[in-house]
Amino acid sequence: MAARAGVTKQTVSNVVSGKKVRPETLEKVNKAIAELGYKPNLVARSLRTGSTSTVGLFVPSVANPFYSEMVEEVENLLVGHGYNLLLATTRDDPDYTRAHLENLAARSVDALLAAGDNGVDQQLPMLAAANFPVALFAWEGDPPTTLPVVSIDYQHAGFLAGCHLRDLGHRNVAVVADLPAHTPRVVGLRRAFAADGLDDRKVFACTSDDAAGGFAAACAALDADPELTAIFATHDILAIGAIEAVVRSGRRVPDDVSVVGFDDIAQVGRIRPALTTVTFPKREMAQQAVELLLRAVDSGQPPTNVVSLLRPTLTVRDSSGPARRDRLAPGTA
Amino acid sequence: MAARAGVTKQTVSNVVSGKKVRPETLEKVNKAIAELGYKPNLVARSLRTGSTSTVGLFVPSVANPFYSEMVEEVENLLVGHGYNLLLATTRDDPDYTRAHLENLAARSVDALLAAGDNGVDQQLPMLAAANFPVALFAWEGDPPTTLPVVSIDYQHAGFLAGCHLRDLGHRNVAVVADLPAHTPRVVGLRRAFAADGLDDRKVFACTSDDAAGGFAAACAALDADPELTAIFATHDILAIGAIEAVVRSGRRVPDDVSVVGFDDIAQVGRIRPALTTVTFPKREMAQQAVELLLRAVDSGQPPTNVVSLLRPTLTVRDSSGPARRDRLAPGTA
DNA sequence: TTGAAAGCGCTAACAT
DNA sequence: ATGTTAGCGCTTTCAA
Repeated sequence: MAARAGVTKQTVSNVVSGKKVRPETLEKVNKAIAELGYKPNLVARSLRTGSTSTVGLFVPSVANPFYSEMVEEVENLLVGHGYNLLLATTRDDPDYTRAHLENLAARSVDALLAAGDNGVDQQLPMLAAANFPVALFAWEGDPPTTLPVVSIDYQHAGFLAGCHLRDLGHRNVAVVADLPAHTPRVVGLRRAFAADGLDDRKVFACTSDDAAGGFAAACAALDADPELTAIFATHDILAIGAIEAVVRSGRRVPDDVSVVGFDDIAQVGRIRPALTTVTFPKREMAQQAVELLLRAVDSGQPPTNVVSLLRPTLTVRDSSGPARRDRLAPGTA
Repeated sequence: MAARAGVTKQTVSNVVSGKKVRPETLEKVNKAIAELGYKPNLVARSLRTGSTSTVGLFVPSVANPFYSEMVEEVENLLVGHGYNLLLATTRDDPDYTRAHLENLAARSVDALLAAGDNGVDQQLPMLAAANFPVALFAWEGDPPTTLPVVSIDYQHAGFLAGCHLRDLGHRNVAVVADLPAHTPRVVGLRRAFAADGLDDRKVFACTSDDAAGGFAAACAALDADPELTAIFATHDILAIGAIEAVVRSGRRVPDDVSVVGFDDIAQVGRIRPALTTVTFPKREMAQQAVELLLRAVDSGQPPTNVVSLLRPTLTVRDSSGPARRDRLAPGTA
């Protein structure tokens, strides 16, 4: 290749990376490049420079729409910045997480974005010790001080949902939750009901983190207290299962029982009843995280150590309504 | 590192890659590895061997549940075989596709799985010329002869949906379709109605490939012919929009209008009404494709040039029912 | 501005 | 079974 243009490979390298080259040399080299269809070998470049223009992304699972929407955003941003996406699913498992992490390190990725607490939480020391920038993403538990976090104010989100239900007159609310993962959402909800109190026995943990799990937990909730007027599900998929449980029990949503979800994944606004849910600024979150990371990559400095908690908003649709008057708490009517 | 164990780096290499080594040497080296926390540099290995243990996957978008479920399957399989996943979204755009392809080639990925016709179809020659195995995945158009294809018999799938509706007595069916992409599904449906014919004017193209698009197209269909008794949507998301359109128009599903979808994405079995749809063997498809590719990688041979069309099945739920008797075609009652 | 030399960390091939 | 040599294709450094 170099010989073809009558120059050294160094000059070719200069041309490819846009360094100062005499116009006539430039032309000569570009001609040879075109003729030979020369493509620089990025692996060799990576070996030499130690950087790969590749960013790793950990998610618990891509099948979960919340995460797949995140993957979409992150991929688009990375491509826009000239980076590649190496995707790995942690399956909420510390061992998978660890294996992926070692792999990424050995491959010299430029940065890593890790979403979801489970599995990742056990590898925090190793993540913090990585020799490339790492940020936590959609982190729900107590944020570690060692790593930057870009996430959502989950507790506030739960609070929003709670206020909504309380304002509608609901006093007998059950929670269908993926626990312990979603504890902050439940705490927030509980805060909204502080004065009236929310019975611990009204919190139903799901045995599986899907619609079937939400269905089962909601059935249990309805069995335990046929008088309840609202169900808060800690994410939309569980809410879909909960709605099914309510309807199957012969009750109506929202006339008899209101259901509120969490995430605002695509399509839940179009099913019947359209789901009332807490909406996250997903795009902004992805943007902040990616920029935090790439700024660190570009500067060669460790990433700014922040905890950035984006504020969610409530999206009221058709699945929530006023509590049944015959079940209002005394003095509220 | 090598010095620490008192051997050459070659011996270390042999230990790491599990070659024949004398037990005592093995122990010595392993001790040094543990002490120094030595990790082989995979980039250097890749430069030397020309292979990266990385497989590229192209999908139009990860936000679409059909593709994200595929990504999940493929990732799991690849990890199981010791490979990494480099994910790229084509956005149905030939330019993105091309850019990603050149990038992957420069990075020496070991193989590429390309899903979705749009954008990819324009880069077929370049894909076929790649110096690593490439397979087409979830390919709906006419399969090219130059590349192996692992896909679904989309036309048969449409046929299944059509037979179902015809058997239920439906004669006045509208189609809500993402065209031209989903033409084979429509052709299959039409074949089921061959005798009775399916009017071209009953096919409504969606202007956007989401629930809003399905909603709009279904509204148009209902306006054009208030007497229709069934709508076939070429995928589930469109079907969700179509159901909304039917319900908003004051009709009931399935009593007045049946709706049948396509894909069986997660959750459509749990919404109300639970969607009747055509189910794909996604896992099998992912398995076949990944194995086809990895077999080629392992053997160093080009992949077997097959067209493997998996057979879908019909999943009947609540969104389809008998045609209204007052709208049955004459002689069918 | 361009050339020459060195080396990133690994493995293939051959010699011992 | 282990050591030696060479080189993958690039970029960094220094010399011309």
